[in-house]
Amino acid sequence: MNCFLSISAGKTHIMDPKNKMIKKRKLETGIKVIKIGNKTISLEGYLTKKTKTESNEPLPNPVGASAQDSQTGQTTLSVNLNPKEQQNVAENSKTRAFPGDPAYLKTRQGLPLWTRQDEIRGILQQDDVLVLVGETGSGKSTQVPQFLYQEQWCQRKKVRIEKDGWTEEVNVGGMIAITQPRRVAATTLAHRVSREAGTPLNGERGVSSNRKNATSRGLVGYSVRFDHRVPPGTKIKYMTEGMLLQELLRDPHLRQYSAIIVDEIHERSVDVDLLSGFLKQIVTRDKAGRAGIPLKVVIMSATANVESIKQFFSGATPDEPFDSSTVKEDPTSSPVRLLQIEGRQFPVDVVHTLKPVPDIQETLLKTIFKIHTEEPLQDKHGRADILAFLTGQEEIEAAQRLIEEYAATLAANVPKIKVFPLFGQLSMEAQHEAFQPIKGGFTRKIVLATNIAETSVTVPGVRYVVDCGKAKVKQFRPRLGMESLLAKPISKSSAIQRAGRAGREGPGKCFRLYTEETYGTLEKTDLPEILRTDVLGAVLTMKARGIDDVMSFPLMDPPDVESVEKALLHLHLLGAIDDEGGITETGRKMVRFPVTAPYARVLLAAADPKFECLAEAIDIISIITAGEDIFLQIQTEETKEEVEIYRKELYRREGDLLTYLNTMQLYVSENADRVQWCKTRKINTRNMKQALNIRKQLRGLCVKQGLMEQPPPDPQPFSPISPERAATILQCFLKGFALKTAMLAPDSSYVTTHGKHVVAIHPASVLHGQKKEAIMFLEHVYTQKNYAKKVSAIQAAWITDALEN
DNA sequence: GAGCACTGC
Repeated sequence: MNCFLSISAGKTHIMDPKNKMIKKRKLETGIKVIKIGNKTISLEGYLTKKTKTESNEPLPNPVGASAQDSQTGQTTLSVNLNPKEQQNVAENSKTRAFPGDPAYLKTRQGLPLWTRQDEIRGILQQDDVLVLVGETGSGKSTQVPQFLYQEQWCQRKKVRIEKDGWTEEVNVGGMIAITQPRRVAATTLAHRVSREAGTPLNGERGVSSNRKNATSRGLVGYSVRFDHRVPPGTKIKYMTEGMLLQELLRDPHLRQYSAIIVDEIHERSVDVDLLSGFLKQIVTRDKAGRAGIPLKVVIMSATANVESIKQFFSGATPDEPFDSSTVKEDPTSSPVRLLQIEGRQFPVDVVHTLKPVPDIQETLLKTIFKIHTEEPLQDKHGRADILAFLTGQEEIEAAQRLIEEYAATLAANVPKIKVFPLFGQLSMEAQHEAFQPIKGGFTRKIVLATNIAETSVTVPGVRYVVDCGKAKVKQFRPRLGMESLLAKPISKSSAIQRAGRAGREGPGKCFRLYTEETYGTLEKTDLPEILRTDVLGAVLTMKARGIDDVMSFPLMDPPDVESVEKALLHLHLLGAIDDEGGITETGRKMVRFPVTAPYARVLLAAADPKFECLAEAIDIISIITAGEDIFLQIQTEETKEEVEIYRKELYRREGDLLTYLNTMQLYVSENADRVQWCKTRKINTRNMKQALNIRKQLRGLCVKQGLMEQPPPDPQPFSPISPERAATILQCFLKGFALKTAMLAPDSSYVTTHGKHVVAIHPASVLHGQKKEAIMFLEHVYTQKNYAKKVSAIQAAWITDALEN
């Protein structure tokens, strides 16, 4: 089939020979129908609010009465036990008391939270939801679960639940989950608490926790991707937010748990927002599935700005979707209690500039040297190093050069300076250097960091913070189907957080490179991620967990209707939802993969006999989802030439995807020294290892779902992919990315088939500077320009093929 | 010729 690009009157359309336009017709107001190619999709089923009341209103939950389960549609019978029975089950599963390690007791008793434990217990004995504000250092993440696990309501109870005419005996409760936004936080907190409690944390590594070689009982466990340690008898389980969201897929009522503690909610990840919605549903109306046994929810935030969160959990339900101004109190729900705990921060003096700063770099330099020459190198609290928050790598490297140049001119009696850059793309070793105490005694450490130092890592020894007032933020533009990455002013909350980094070890100072007036104009909080990213994944997550009417799912900050519509259309195009908006079998298979929807679609297509390239698709997707680009940038021209000799062997003329595949296949065929292999090619070892983990996980999932045979173990001899096979693989990827394509225009620019934007191939792509008939790109980001990333050369005809099924 | 930060049975 031939395609051609017609450009007329400033408009470009791809046409197929039958002259059918491959273009989404604009949604006409009033008519809830959308056309893609020759397909007409009714939006009626999922864009309009359901008239059925059960999905919107709280369920009455009388004892022993059957009720329609709003999430699963199953009819359940809640069985409430009489007091005697209740006592029996409690006796059966009585928790063994862990005395706690006395070595840690004194430290624990010194925490601001220690004296409030009875209050916390008292509140949760009465009510189900507690919002706890505790600043950094209050000890909330480690102490709250230890205060609660021996509570009566935290015992596991054996109950009978009637489902589809069957009486099922199930256990409800017994564990407390504490969610964390990051894996490291979950694992380190679990280790810390297990030490405090004096119980081992040596449950099994791996997915299953009930294999034969079960180890000794323990109180504390954790569960993050690729790493699960849940000893038998675990009562306190630290886990990532995504992990609990996964568990919700299997168990919509979270029956394993007596309580969920949501930590660091102020970071407002998409996962925590979704989780909050599900928790609200369970708390306010979904107790039938738990046989009436309540789920306690503790929401923990480091910032005081929790009024909206409190209101959200108080059972207030929006009258109309997306209109939070018309909330009304739900009289059936229990009240939400609020508790504020003071932190253990030292005071931080905040200094603003008197006038707006025209040149950030110059003012940064001046400020740093003013601190360096006027403030002591150390005091009784310890070192007094400087942490500066900048927007990105480029800015950091420029500042480093300036500071080092100027430092060389300093007099001999002034302390020396050592600058450490700190950003995500740095190698592990380079990041680690920024955390080490300085070696020379007469030297001050200056760390130049991105936002990474605001939440993800803590730099020790910092007493001075310099804050440029900006951060790079990724924002998705649903109308353009692309995202942008630009430096934007930070929020007040973020500015306070940055300043706080100066007061961890002693009284500190924060120098803001903006005026107090500018500070006043900053937004109170950052825009939550769900309002900044493509909600495709969020919508699929909801659909897979039984939410038919995604518009009225409770969210603290609902995305606008247009974003949700776009996501629904996109899901429909991927085959994840049907014309009525219901999740399809394909959609259900897709959510089982720990990758975004388009990649999941590619995996399913790859398993199709038509393509049969699942092993290859997994290799590519593993590398892409492992993190940033595996190819590290090369600093000097000299090393670049050297490295390029080795990299040449990896590059494929078909583009980045085949280059990734080639790299993975050569990497796993390498038998001698994989670390050295990466080093000579300047490949990010950490990401390659992560890619191998993901590859193993995806292969395992695919084998389990019968999509592929058990692949042979590594290392396998390398044999390059044939051009024909390469074409098949790329056509398979088009099943997930048909809309992310562009055609070469007569003026040598690339014009997207969807949206008609001019895109440039990103310099990091192996196809940069090349002209191909058509390209597919997996990412589309506006920074300096409209960039297409992860680019492959394709034939235009493949695009229509992919759209036609 | 360019790269905020996280995450997933």
